[in-house]
Amino acid sequence: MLLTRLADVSREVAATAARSRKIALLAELFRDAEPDDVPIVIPYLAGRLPQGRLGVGWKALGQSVPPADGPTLTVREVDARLTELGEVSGPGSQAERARLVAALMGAATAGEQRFLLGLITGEVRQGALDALAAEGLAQATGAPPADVRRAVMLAGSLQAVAQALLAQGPAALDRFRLTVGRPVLPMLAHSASSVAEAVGKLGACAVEEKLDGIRVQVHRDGDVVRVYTRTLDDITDRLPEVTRAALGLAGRRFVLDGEVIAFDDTGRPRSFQETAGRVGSRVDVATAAEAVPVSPVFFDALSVDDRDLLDLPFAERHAELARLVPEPMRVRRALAAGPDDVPAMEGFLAGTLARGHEGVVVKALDAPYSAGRRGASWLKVKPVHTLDLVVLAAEWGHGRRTGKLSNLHLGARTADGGFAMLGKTFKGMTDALLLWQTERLRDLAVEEHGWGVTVRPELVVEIAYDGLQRSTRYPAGVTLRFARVLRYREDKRPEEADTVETLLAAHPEVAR
DNA sequence: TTCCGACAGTGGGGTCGCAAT
DNA sequence: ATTGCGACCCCACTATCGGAA
Repeated sequence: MLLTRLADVSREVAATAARSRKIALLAELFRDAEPDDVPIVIPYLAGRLPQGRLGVGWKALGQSVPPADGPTLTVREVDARLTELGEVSGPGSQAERARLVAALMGAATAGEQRFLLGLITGEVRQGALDALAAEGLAQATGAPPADVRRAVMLAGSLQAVAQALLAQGPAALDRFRLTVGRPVLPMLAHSASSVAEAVGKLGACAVEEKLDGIRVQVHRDGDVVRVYTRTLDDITDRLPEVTRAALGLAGRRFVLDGEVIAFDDTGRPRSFQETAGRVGSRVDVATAAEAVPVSPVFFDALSVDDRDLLDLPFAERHAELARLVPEPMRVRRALAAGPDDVPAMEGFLAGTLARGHEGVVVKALDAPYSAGRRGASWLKVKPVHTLDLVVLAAEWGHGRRTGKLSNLHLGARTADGGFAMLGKTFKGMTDALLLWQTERLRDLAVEEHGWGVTVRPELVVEIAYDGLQRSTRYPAGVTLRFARVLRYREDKRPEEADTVETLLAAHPEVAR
């Protein structure tokens, strides 16, 4: 199959808003793909590369190359060239990669170049990714969409399911079962603004400590343990403590879901930055493990002794977990029967925060494990802080925000009467607000840059954030975590904005 | 008819490790 | 030694479509 066909379909998919039409377009193309094209065409039209990481980004794609006159590239040839590209390493590799990219781009037409650029940078912007590709695959093969989705969750990848489905038909889906040693997409949580709201929605539920660490899925098959991240990367070698812990448990075959986190000598959780740095260290693991030991803490069991627990209610899965995993290696929890228990659950949340954790996750006791979905049966509740900050600058947006000032630079007042930048945010704005702030900030602009404008520090904006963290990038030595806009405060003057001093006083554990 | 779940898009900060300067 | 970049951890929020209620 020619690449130009994919580029055309991708453009057509991008041009339609109707999901049903996007799915139909994808299905039509999948049907036309030759068997050898399938493992490439499917991920390409899901907006991804089958190679995953390539080591090539915006910079390597930098200079534009004159496009070819006519389409000659086949999908398989492109894939072969990109595989070669991904395998280049060692000194001089950057120049070599740039040369290979230029050669590939030179063989592509203008339309193909745009498509390739989107694929490599992960910004296809066609309004269809894995989920719609899975729907298209179902339509192309006549398999029930729900069965395809489930197979994708269990396989952890669309490609494997696509290949089996297109080669053997819908019957192949039965082969995708929960298997020890093969990771499944983890269940995710929605947000709720309070414990009362969460308990009100879910009824009988468990309220569990939310640890600020790295999500892990731990598989043990006899003496073999494997540890996977949320995106199913294998990080076993970086976490010897987790392997030891899993081997110390009574069961010999199981799949557990949990979090890995570093505690200090007093048993309080270390900052997310410290845990993430440890888990990210892969060269000298022994030294890193000595400096920052981590502990696994589990909250769910997906499989025990070859019994697939995914469809069981959470209450039953947790009973299995409790049989297998002793108390300190399980997440702390409290049970609520209904709204009458809200005060007790609020007390549990307060205790959790006092112990230094992020918040709680409220989980319906009767819900199955919805692998890969942000099921409504898990609701996280975290305290939200707010600040009144001053807009110092704004950056031009991309994609659907092109032409609008989008990303705000936020400043707090300093002792000398100036402002210290604390970070940026682009979150929380409606389209109307985006339009308004673009006008307003243009009026306040004192300098135009390629990336945006700096403005007179006059506009006060109320910002919500999850916490403060240390920073080497910003002048106050701290930055906001997950900052988002709540509303503009035109009733406030910049002299009334919050100061760095009060911010630090509100987070003594970070300011220390 | 209205409501709401699922998706895609738009980016944020940090850390590690590699290659280039 | 330092800097720039890519990959991958954590993530919030809005707009939209289309099925459920």
